[in-house]
Amino acid sequence: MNTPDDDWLRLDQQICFSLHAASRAFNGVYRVILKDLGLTYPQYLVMLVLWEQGELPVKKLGEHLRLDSGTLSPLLKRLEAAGLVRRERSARDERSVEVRLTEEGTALRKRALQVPRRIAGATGFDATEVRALRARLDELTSALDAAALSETPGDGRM
Amino acid sequence: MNTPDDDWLRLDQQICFSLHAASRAFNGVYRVILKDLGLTYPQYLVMLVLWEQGELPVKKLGEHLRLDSGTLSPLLKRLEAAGLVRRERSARDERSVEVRLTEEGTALRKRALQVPRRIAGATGFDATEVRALRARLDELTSALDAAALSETPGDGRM
DNA sequence: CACAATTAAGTTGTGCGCAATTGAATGGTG
DNA sequence: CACCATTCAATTGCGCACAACTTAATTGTG
Repeated sequence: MNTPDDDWLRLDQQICFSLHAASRAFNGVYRVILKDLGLTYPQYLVMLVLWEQGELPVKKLGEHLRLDSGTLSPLLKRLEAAGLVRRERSARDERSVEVRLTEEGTALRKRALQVPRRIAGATGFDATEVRALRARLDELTSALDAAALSETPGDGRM
Repeated sequence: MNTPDDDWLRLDQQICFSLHAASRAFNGVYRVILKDLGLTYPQYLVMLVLWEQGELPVKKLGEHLRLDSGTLSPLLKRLEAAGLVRRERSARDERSVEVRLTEEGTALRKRALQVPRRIAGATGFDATEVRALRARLDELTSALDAAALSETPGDGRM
């Protein structure tokens, strides 16, 4: 006998809590820091993509962020209401909606430049450690995504 | 010049995404696996605490999970509706509500014993790696929590 | 004992995340 | 060309997270 079920349950409990807590702690720090910019954490993620990529359709945005329209549509509406973003249906393909920054949205980037340093400061990790953690997390995500498919109950991907 | 603002922003973008994605990927796998038990991920966390601790007041539960009554009250109501839990006001202190497992809630633990192994399988990590990751995450959470206090805008904890 | 401060749950409102559905536009096929 | 499948965005419904507020019980202090 090694690692009986009960121990696994206890370990799972620990990793569950740790992950959940870390995720929320991170979210909390971002929330505090982003309040200055009037952004939520997911809105910040969207803005990061837009600052990087410029204009792009909701679909592409969703692929970058792994979010679907159910999450993005209302979020983008709020960013539009805040005057940071405009949405307009593509002329070439009327199904698609192009998202692009307004002047104001573009300008916000300057103020956002201070965010990463404050976050890094909050973690107490340096750039190398951040990179290492990121690698570890990406590894985890790939494994989990791959597993999610095979775990899907009645669905071996038909 | 070392690591200018723009690079930090790009790095932050990466760690942001990684963390957010990992958290959601984990959540997704748990969702699939827990569907068999009729539990959501946060509900599973609550049940883990109850299986471990037995009966305890909402307050204590919140401390274990770092959740407040705004989250727990409706969640516990749903667990009660599902017949897994009972809530009754403490006789000694009428402000407090004791949460305890029903027969059914206790019995569910047996079926939950398979969950951790399936999760572990999905991550592809072994017990040692899980422990290491957990340690890393806890480290991060402490740092973030500590930082959150000093980062709180107008509030140096008065 | 009376009364203010504190504490515990619950409630309300906002935003995210995801599943499922809807509606409109596009693309492929006979 | 007509029809069906696919694709994209939006919407609906549910649950979680958190802030702010409410209500009720308890504690502490004069």
